[in-house]
Amino acid sequence: MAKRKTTNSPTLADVAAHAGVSPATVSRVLAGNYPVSRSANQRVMRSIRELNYSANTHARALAGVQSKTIAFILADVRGQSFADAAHGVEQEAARRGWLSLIGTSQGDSARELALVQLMREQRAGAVILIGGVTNESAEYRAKMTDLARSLHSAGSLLVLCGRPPLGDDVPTAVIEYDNEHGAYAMTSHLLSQGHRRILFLAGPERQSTSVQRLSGHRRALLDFGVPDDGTLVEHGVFTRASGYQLTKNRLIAGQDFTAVFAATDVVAAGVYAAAAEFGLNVPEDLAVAGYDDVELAQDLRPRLTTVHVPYEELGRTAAKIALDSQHQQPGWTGDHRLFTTHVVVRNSVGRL
Amino acid sequence: MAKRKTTNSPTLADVAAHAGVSPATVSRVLAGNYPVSRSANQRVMRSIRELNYSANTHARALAGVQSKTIAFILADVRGQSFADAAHGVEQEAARRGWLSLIGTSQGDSARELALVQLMREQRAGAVILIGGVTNESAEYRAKMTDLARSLHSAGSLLVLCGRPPLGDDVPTAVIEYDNEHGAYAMTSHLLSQGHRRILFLAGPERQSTSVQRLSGHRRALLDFGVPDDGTLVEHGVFTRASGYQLTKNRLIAGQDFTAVFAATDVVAAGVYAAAAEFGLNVPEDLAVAGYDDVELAQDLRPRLTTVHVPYEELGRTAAKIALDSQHQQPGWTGDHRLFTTHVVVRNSVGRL
DNA sequence: GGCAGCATAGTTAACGTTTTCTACAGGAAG
DNA sequence: CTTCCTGTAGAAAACGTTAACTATGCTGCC
Repeated sequence: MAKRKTTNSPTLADVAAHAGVSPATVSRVLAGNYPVSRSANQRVMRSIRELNYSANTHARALAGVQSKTIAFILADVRGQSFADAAHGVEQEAARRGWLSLIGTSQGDSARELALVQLMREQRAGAVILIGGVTNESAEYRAKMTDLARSLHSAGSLLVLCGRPPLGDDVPTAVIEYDNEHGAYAMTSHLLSQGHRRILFLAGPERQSTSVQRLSGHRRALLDFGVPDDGTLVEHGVFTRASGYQLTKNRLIAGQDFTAVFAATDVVAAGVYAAAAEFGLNVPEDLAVAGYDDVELAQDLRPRLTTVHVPYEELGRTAAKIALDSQHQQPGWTGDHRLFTTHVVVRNSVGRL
Repeated sequence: MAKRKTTNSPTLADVAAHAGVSPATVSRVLAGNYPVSRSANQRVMRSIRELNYSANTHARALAGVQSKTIAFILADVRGQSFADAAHGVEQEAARRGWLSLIGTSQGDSARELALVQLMREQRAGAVILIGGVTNESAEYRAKMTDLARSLHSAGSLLVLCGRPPLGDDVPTAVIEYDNEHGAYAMTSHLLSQGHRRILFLAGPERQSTSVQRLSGHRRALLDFGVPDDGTLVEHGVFTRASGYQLTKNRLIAGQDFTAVFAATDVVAAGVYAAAAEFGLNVPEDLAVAGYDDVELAQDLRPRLTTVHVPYEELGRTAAKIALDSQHQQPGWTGDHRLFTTHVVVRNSVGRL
């Protein structure tokens, strides 16, 4: 009885039979890690072509080989910044003949864990996590730590990108971009232009990126001796709609501020929309600053003053580190990079 | 001898030993498709929790079960439109407790085939391909047809989204959005506003989406009796930079046109940039129209007149069709949906 | 000429599940 | 008191690879 035989694709055994050799020989031809005679090699190759054979990943993985696949996990593909980073990963992976897969967590940590888990099981060569983490719990950290260890012991690597490290003894690579300093620099810029009442549109309250940017903003206020009672901070999400709504609310309330520092360029786009609705001109009536420097920043009118983050390079570097096998070596202790950010002055902030 | 034991995660056998039952019983508890005594069930569940066990996907797949994973393959994550579609897929998948994975082909058909192949081997529950196809060769079609059949016979499904069907006898679902009519409508709009010399910025010459949009444009010209010698068509890629450069070249050449119809909103953003550089005001000096209606269209100034395509819904629908199991039934002949598009009039096109 | 060593090839045991098939109780029915 | 279910459990055979062992001719050397 043929059992169920859901797929009818030829197996390695089929190829072996067709070529008149043993399965082992076929495997060897494929792997190329063992001497095979010229004639056998040719016959096998011909059979493979004729049968249109392709190896079963699962069987391979089960037998212990790593797949040449790298995974990239982010919250939402719709964000330009992380999409750029994803592209960087993809580039570097392709350059080395690897495939890359993207998974999205929608900001849900359970989903994120499930994805990392899935990738570990798929025997991905590396897993890159990008973006801040929300509401990090002890349980989450523990599970992620386990996964990092498990990944590492399987010859793979977990790379954390733009998020807090898990701990010194956890085998991960960490790549950060400077949220705190970037925000500090931008707020300093706004202050230097004479602005004193700056509305800060943060992201979710307990999201690490948001927390860091807010903290940089506050430190600048403190250093410049500008009072900061927290009433000019608003928490939302990293979308255009959120920026629009938050600004509108404040405007309706008749709140007094001369500048808005949006935690993200897309949020800034929302600010522009709200300002336009109230007949306010940027930058004369209202200064607006963003963060990320995505393509959109150049399409907004006036062009948006923002903080540049090299997302694509970030992604490329993450992939490079992940794919370089130095971390396989016994004495490897972890890798840590910090990408710097800088203010890009355009036309959305005027001198007061 | 313990062989290599690369990963130290607990196996089903470990759980069985811990719970004092046979592996089969553990499997049954997990699958829930066979009667298991109350006590055994409880012990197994407890062991699973205590050992933090999770099943190995590969072994599962090898034993013939499908994974609850859906794959979405596109050319480039950086494009807003397809990112929106990806989000739609993700939403629908998540709603049903499935995970979704995104792969990018970078417009390379070999890479695309490799991804579909990979997903087939991973036993994905469905594979959705979105976006036009470039330079479609007979060999490509043959291979994709094979993959579609193979996917289908494994109880999975290939969904083609916004690309030409493979043929009536190939078991795929096809979802299209109307490129030809959308472009026809937009060009009609431009013509009705008095424009006669319209520069059309197409995508790659042999890319299906580009071809369809161009064809709609041309049909409108024909219907309105406007001469069309092909000199007002320019081929590029779907990026801002391409739109910028192409427009700039024409402007430098002193070409005579009153409107630009960009095959994509981001391309239109590039047109805006070039126009600004030459001191041309949109829409007074130059009318600009786009296609896709992504968020950017509302952030450009003046706001961009464009053709709306319901990308997110497209993605959601694709996932729905893919995950609905009706196509498993014997008499299933294929599914075909067509999403309509419509012109969204904003402020970038003036009456001549 | 016997024998170590080498170049190939084949055998077979993993890898971690699922799923038959078989087995064995205990209770109902005759 | 048999006999036959019925509810549960275990043994074992897949699934398609890889890699560690064996096995077998040869070649070349003492």
